[in-house]
Amino acid sequence: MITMLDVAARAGVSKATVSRVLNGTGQVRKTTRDAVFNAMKELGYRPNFLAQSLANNRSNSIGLVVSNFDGPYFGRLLRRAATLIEASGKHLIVTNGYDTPERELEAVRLLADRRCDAILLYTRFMSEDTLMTLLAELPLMVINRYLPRAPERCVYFEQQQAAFSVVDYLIQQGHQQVACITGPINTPTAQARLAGYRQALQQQRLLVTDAQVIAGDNSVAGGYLACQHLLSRGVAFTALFASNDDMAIGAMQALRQAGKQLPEQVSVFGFDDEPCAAYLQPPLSTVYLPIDAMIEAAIMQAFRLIKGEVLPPLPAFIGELKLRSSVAAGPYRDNPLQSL
Amino acid sequence: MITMLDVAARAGVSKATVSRVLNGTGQVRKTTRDAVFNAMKELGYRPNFLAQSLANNRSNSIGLVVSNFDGPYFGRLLRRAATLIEASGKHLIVTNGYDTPERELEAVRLLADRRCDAILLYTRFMSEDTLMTLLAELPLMVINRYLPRAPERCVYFEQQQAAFSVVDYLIQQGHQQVACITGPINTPTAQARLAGYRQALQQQRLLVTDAQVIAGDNSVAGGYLACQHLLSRGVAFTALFASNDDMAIGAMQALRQAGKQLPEQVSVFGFDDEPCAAYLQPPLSTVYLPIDAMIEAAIMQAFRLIKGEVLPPLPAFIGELKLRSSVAAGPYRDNPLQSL
DNA sequence: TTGTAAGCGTTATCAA
DNA sequence: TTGATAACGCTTACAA
Repeated sequence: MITMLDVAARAGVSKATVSRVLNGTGQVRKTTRDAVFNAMKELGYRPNFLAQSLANNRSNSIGLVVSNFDGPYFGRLLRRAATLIEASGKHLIVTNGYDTPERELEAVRLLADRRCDAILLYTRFMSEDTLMTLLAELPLMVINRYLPRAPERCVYFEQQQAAFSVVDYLIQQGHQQVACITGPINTPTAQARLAGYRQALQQQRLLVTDAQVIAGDNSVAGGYLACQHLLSRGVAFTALFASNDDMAIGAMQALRQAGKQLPEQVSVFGFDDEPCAAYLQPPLSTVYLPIDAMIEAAIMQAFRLIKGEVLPPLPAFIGELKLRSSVAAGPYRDNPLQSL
Repeated sequence: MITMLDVAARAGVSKATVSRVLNGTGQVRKTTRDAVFNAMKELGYRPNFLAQSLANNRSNSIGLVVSNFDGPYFGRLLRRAATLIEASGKHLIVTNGYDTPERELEAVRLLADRRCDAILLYTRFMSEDTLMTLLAELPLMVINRYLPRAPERCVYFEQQQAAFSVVDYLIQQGHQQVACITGPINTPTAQARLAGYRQALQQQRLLVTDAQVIAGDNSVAGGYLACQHLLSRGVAFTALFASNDDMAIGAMQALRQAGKQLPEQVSVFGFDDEPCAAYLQPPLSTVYLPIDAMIEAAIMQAFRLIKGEVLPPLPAFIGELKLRSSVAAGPYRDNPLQSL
């Protein structure tokens, strides 16, 4: 391995000078700088990243923890994060938090151990207390969670609000019997979406029975099975709100197989606006989440954190309803309850 | 920061002993070992990962380069890789190769600089020569490419063979006019799938006109547009082979909008077996690729590479046709050309 | 403008 | 069984 010492010898200077040239620090005469660059090139020198990081106690990289590389939109999130971070001259390294609070914590430690300049943590399961502790000791931004005690350190979507809007819209369209397939109920996202569903119905004094709600696992197959269960329970519904598009896709197939006309007999609403949603038959109404904007805000805030700047408050990120033909007018179309 | 020296002082030993305890190397009297462990716990000591890696010249982690976090199956690939690697006691770190050969190379260097024990490289654009050079100097496994000069260092799917099987199957079902929407034609995957399509038609002496083939971009929207173009060209086809499921989904919508009955008037075949494929209307015939098996083989081979073991030849990974009702019998159903 | 030398926090060799 | 001490390859005062 070619070290700085080799370069120094070749260029006839000391290590210190090579270091200065490498980092552009201090004053170096042009001729010696050229000599050093030449020596580097001739020897094919590559700085030892670990030694640099050890000496600096920084690694010029941003760490990102994701939840088991699944979830509806982590692809978009990773792509966007990578581009933004690379453009800033830093490197992105990604690691897995799997699906338990312990392993999420391990993942954060892994990145902290590598002296990431900042860490972006998409967390599902970590407790608020643990998060607050981490925030106090690490340059960390939390994604997908709202921490009332540290609002400037987290970005998240107004999931409940969006789900509320969905169901309220269905009610306006004349639906009063709205079923719901939730995501895994131990995740904050699924809970918030379910809460929005409940809120909308309760606000109109419509009954929410347990039979109308069933838990899915966010997968297409899970949505299919959940919908079959729902149907076999014999609960009547003219509209179905699925907590994500994948489950909506599975549910639509189950409905078709049960002989339901879509959307005439059952309207369906999804969540996440997956790329295929608009191309399904019928095109699926859903909620678009501004992932790019959210992750961008998180990264910008992380950079401020690194620089020690004061942290401005973050905007709220709200979903946008994409209305497509999977929703038809319901039986109360001529006399719908009005939005409050 | 608590260092080894602090622990040593607290336990009344030297840092050499602390290091021995930490790594389980050498002989340490049980009482002193306990004392050291206690000191570590009391001080909340965490070893400095960078210092360890620098001293060891290894980092106990496996690096993975992916292509811009997209492509049909990188989610499954990442999830599986993470699980396997974590189970082996190592850590996975992921980085982005974006979509150019230069940046793929940079990504590899990034991981090599961090002294990853091994690197898994999913590459689309790097030249074979560059790959061979890298293989010679790094503990690297190549994913998604076949290198005749280093077959034991790469895992890949028999994409052409699978595409051939698809189109041959369509012919057996009585189709003779088969159109094709390809992926981005500069990627090896799209090329191989297109080659399989051509091969099947040519083997039956069926005409492959340029008009039957159109390039897509692997997206749903791209498949939709490509199919519209295909239709506007006025080429007749009774079956459509899309190079991936996403494009097939878009194409199906374009076909429906053009008034085609699916599958009666046009049969559609996709590729990748996305989770939703079986739940579309009509359920989409497609090709399942054993991603888990492939990445597992790559990782096992990487571990052998690390240990310096001899590398056994790797099995071929072949796709499996998932026949669903998006394919109907074609006009030559009573007298199809037979499979060769 | 450049060089010397002391860190950074480990590991590992060699004596004791 | 332990402890000094020299690496590992870099950065950065401090001197020159």
